[in-house]
Amino acid sequence: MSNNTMKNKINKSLNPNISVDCVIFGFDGKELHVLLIDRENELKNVVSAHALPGNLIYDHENLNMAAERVLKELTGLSNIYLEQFGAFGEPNRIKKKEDQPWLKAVRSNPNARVVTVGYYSLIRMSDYELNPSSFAKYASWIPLKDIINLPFDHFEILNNSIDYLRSNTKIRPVGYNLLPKKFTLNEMQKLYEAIFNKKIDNRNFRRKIINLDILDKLEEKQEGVAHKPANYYQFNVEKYESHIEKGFFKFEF
Amino acid sequence: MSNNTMKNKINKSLNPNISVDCVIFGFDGKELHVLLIDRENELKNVVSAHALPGNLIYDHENLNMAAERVLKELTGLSNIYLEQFGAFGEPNRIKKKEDQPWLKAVRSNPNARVVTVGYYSLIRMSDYELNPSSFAKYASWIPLKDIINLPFDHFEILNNSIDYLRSNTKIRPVGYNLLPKKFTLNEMQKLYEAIFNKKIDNRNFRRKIINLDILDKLEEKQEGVAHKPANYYQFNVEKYESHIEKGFFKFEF
DNA sequence: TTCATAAGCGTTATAATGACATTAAGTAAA
DNA sequence: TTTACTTAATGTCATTATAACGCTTATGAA
Repeated sequence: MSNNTMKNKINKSLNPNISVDCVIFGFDGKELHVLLIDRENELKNVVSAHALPGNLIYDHENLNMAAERVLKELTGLSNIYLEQFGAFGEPNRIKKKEDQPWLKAVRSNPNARVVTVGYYSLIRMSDYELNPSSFAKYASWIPLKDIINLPFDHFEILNNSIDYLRSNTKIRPVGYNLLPKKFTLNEMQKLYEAIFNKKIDNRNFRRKIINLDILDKLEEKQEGVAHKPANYYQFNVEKYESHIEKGFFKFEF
Repeated sequence: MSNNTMKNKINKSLNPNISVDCVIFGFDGKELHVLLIDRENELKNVVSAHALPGNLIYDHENLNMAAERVLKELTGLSNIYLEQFGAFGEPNRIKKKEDQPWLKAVRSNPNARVVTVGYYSLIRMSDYELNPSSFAKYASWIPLKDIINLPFDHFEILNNSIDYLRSNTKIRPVGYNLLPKKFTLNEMQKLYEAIFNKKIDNRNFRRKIINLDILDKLEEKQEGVAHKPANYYQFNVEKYESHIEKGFFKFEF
C-alpha cells in the first residue's frame, strides 16, 4: 500500500487527536524484550527507526479495540490481553523536529495535537509469530536493556509501562500468558527475575509461590536434560483468577 | 457568561475530542464526599443535575494542566494535586439520549466522539471554599454513599477512581493533603476507615502507622474536649515522600 | 464528686520473611 | 563404569508483621 492510498483510507474515520500505543513485553525464558516496529523501510533518514506500535484510533472503536487493531495491523499479533496503563498528552509530545518527516509521511494531519493512551501486555515470545503490515515493514523483539531511546515520547511511555508492570507484579501473580502451559518453577523464577531485574533466592521464591496456591504440580518431569529433571507445574486457572481479583496486598487492616 | 459567548470563547482552541474529568474526594473527618457540579441552573430538564467536573481540553495545555484548569473553572478549587487514573473511551460514552440536551447547550460540537482522561484527588473539605463558575452554577460535596448514578459514564469513572484510590492507599500512605497540619491518630484512622469503608482496630492501626515512621509526635494536645485529650501529630514530609517513592509493598523478594 | 467520652496502651499466638548450604537426579565425558 | 558436571530440590532459624483482644487514663460536664 502506498502512502497515499493509506492516507486516504485511514483518513476516513480516524480520529486525528487520539491514538493508542502498545508496549508488548516478550519473555524468552531469559530476559524481557519489547516489541518495536521498524520504520526504516517506510522512510529513510529517520533518527530512530524503531518505535512502539501505535496509531490513531477510529471513531467507532473503543480504546481497547483500537489497541488490539493497531497491534494486529502493525505486528500481526492478535488475541493478546492488553491493559491500559496511562494517557500521555504533552502538547509537544510529537513535535520534535526529527519526528516530523515520518509523521508527514503517515498522517494526513501531521500537526494535529494527539493524546495517546498506553496499553501493555506480557507474552511468551515463542507463542507468536510477527507479521507486520501497514506502515511497519518489520516488527521485532528488542531486548529491553538495549532500548536507550525512542521517537516521540515513546521512551517515556515505555518507562511508565515498566513501572506499571512491576507494581502490578507485586500485587498480582503474573505468568499465565507468559509461561508455557507446563513450566518449571525455575522458569517462573527467571520470569520474575527478568521483570524485577534482580536475583531472587530460589528457596524463598519457591516457598512464596507455592504458598500462593495458584499452581498445580504435575506428574511430568523434564526429559533429556543433563541434570536433575525439574518437575512441571501449571497454573490452576480458577485459583489464579481469584488471586488476581483480590490481589495479595499486605497493607490491610 | 451566556452559553453563546461561552461557546465562542471555548471554541477557539478547545480540542473537540479530548476531555478531562475530575473526581475530587473530600474528607470532613467523618466520611468521604465527592465534589460534583450542579447543572440544574444551566439547563432544565436534565435527568441528573449532578456531574463530575470535566470539560474539553485546550490544545496548548497538557492533561494535568487541563484538569487543574477545568476544576478551577467549574468549582473554584485550585492548587490541588491531581493524579491520573485512567482514560475512558467507549464510543457511546456520551451518546445517551438524556445527556444530549446538556451537551447541545454547552458544546459547539455535541456529537464529536470524546475520550476523557480521569484525574482524582483527596482533600480536606474545610481547607477549600467552593466557587463555581463557567457552566456550573453550583458545586457541592455529595456524600459518596449517596451517589447512586451520574450522567454519561461518570458513575463508572467514579467507581474506577474509588478502586484506584483504595489500591493506592494500600501501597502508599495518604493523608498529607487530607488532614490538617496537626492531627490526631484517631482522625487519621477515621480517614482510613472512610477510604476502605470499614472499621479498623485502633491498637493495630496505631502500631502500623507509627512503625511506618512518617509521623512526628508533637508536644501539643487537644484542648477543651470533654475527654482525655489526644496528642497531635504531623507528617514528617521527607520520610513521607520517601515512603511514597518506594511504596511499602510486601510482595518483594 | 461522679459521669460520660474518647485516648492510649500491651500481650500473645500465628504467619510471613530473609538469610543461608547441602543433597539429589540425571546426562556427558573419560 | 566411574567421574564430572549441571541444575533441581529441600529445611531451619531468627526476626518481623499480623490479628485479636479489654482495661486504664485524662479531661469537661453535670
